Amino acid sequence: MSDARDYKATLNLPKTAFPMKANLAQAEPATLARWERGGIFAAVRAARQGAQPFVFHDGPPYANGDIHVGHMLNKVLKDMVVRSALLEGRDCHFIPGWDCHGLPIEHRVMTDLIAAGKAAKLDALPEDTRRMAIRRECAQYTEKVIRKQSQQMQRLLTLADYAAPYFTMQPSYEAATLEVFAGLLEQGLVFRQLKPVHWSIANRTALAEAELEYEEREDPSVHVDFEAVDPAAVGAAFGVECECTPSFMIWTTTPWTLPANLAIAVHPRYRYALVEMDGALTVVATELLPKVQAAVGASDVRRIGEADGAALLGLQYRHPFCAREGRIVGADYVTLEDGTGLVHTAPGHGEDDYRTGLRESLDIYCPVRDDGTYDDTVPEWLRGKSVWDANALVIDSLERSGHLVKAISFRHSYPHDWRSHTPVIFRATEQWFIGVDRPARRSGESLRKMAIDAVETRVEFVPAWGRNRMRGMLESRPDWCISRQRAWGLPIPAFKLPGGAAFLTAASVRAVARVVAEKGSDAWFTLSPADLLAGYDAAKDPDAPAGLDIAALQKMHDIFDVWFEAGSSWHSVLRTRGIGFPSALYLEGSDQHRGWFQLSMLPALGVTGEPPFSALVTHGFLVDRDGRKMSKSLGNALDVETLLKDFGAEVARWWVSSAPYENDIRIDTDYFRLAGESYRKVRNTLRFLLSNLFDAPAWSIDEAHRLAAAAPRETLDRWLLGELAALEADVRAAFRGFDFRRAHLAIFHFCNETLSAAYCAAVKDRLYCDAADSPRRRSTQAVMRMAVEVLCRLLAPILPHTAEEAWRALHGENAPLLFTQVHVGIDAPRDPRWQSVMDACTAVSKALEAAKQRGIENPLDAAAILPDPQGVLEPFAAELADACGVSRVRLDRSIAAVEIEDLRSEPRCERSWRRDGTVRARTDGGMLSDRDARAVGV
RNA sequence: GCGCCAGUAGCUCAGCUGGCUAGAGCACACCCCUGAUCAGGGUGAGGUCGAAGGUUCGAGUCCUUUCUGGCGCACCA
Repeated sequence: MSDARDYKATLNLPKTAFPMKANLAQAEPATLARWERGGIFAAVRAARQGAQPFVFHDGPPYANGDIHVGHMLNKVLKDMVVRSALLEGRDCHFIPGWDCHGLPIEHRVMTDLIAAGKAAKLDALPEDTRRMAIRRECAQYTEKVIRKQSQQMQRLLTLADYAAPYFTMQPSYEAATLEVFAGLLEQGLVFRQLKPVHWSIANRTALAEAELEYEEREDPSVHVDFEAVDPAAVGAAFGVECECTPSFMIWTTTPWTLPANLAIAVHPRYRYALVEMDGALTVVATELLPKVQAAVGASDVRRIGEADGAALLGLQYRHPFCAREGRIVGADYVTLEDGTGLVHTAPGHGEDDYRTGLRESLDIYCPVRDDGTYDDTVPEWLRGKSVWDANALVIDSLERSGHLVKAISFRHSYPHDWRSHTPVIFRATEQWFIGVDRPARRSGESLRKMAIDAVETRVEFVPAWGRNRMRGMLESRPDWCISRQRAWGLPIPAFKLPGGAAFLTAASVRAVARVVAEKGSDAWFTLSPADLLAGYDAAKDPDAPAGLDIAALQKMHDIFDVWFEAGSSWHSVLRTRGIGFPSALYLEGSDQHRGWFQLSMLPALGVTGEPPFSALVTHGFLVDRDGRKMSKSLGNALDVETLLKDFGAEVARWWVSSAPYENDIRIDTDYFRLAGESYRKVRNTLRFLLSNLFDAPAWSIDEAHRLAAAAPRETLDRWLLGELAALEADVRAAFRGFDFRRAHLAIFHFCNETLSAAYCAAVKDRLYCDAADSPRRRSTQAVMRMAVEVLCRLLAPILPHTAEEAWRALHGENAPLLFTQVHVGIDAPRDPRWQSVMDACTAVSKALEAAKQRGIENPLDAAAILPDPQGVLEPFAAELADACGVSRVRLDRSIAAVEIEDLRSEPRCERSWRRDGTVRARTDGGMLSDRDARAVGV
């Protein structure tokens, strides 16, 4: 009967099974298992049967190694797209894919084979058998990696058709890729041409960049004078008279490529000087003159004239030892770092030279055979000689003919074959290309033009600068070399005719595609040309060569660039599986502007005339906290598995959603700790809502909505409903615009400020102290119920596990899957008058802070007197004390600032701890306010 | 070297077409609550807006240069 009377038992205190601690590392796998048991993807799709499809296509990651944080970022962003589309009621059949072929896997497998001592045995096998053996190893390895990566991606709680993914090595996929190729052939966009590649003389094969090792090597470095054909023309270019024949001086470290010299490149914007150097008239870049003078040891140098590189274009020179003339061409890759500013150009022996050669219509001339010796087109004294022996011979010849200015020995790093450790050369070989400037038969437009048009008018870019970037890349991109000389890939189904020419037509490719669809691309290695072309009828093929004899054909051995396979996925997956075309968007790292985006667009435009996507969303790269790129060697790479173990996928996803993905993103375990904190805040807010619904009636969502909306406009409940509606609209719009960060911030702000700091704090008193079934308390519960319903859905794309956990806490273990639901769609206007109430609350907080000086430390020991000159607050009078957290509030039209009244001398309700002025002794002996007395029935 | 992007409080970021003392959140400090409690609330202190020029009545916001970092491309003849 004393003041120690315990009213706690009479309060409606919150109860919930939704735990405060998420324990994500353990709870997530359980959720995954439950999803798997319930066949979540099939269930969700069934719920969306007949709904408007949302076509979204996964770019295939390369099937090598474990997933890294970059995969995590990409896959989680995609998952937020998939899940938010589902919540909008769209049917999204998202198929995860993997890029399976290619050198890194072959390289990896070969390394293992060599380590296992099997390489020599392999080399002894016949060609097709050897390739098949390698391919079998590669396929096994790739399958293993895919299984592992698939698990890792699912562990990120991503939702996709993991039961039926696509692999670029699936027979159906391979066949569809060949169909795309056939389509391009039909459009006249495929051709075969010489192109320089890294060539291993020891292994007589082309090598890719990854197969090169750079080693130190000593090479001769020579300065050579090339005599001008027309001294007068040179003189004119420099505005002087030439008394003797001027030369153009070049510098090279590969004298053996000089027999293939067809041009000299200058930079049109650089200045070039005509100089008299130790008696000889020669041209070098003005800026390099001192360097050249030092390099060749010239003692007497006199400048005769000067001109722009542009003025030299078209001038001709005599090759020093081959019977032909070359000309000066322009090239912007010419630098003033070393050399003479005039670059020896051999289109058959260098990438740049090659491109210049194409532009200038030069021969892609390569007099070097696959064994590294010269053919018969070179001067007699070089024929049959190895290029390495040729260096000395060439220098000797130049010396004797007086063209050599200076020869020295030069140490530099030079590419070597990673297997034989012998130096490689650049050598032009025949390759297959997709031409970007050839007219497509359909429209007469080139791929380049179609692509630039598409980028400019038909594709949305997020962020917008991607458009410029991609346009720039398209404007300058060369023809696409699609052939590779490897084993692990999709064969280019070309045959060699007896005369040596290639046989490859749309119809022949389709015939092979039918075989591949059934037997996979291994068929190319195991079947004869006749079997491969069993379904081919030359009589019906307008492109068939005359007198084709299938029995005389030989298979060729190039495989496709893996980008061609990945770049065909819009057909191999979207069209072949009936998902829809084009995709609403592709979402990848910004490096894919040159990669998958561009290399998907070119085949799609070629075959269909349409770009394969309507929008491109790109994200930046993850860098460490100092902005440096992640790399194993720097030791700053974060490990996905460790992150998941320490923080859980949900915290990782919460962090991803907060990242400004359009730029590079700094990542660090500290940021995950931070994300964990804010995740906890959201979780606890949800928990508070759920825990106060423990005794709420089992309203349907519509009933709860009606009840909440029925409260007077001046109640906190209506305020919250308006905020909730605004949040829902804002977050949904953010998801639609792929602005996950905005969604994240809006949700967090709502949980942290609107709910936790404002609403929950304000309504605690009525929830706990009002009679359990009082209309005021039920109204609040109805609003809270709506808040949980809405928040579960808004959070679901970001935090699928937590959202569903809350959803199940609300609806029970047998609740339908959250992802079969759609957004609630609350329609409640925001009442601008609330702003004044919120401002008043802030003012009260500040005034209370000051009142602590007077000893008023607990807000419930205070009354607030609020200035209300316009009477704006008047209608809200009944809610102000709760909103401000004080015992009571009085309005005064005549004061200018908030005043705090000390209530410590007034009696305090033993149940609600408030001093609201109605507190007095009751029949049970306790000191209670009117409301509390009624609630306990005394 | 070329193209694109970014550089705002200790950290992560807002600041639209230039205009009131540059805003959040987290972290930090101090305080309240102890009936959301391995929770909750309040108040506060933090910034030469990468640097240097320039345009303008006025620039974080426009222009130029420069530094740092990222992506892509090229180069190593």
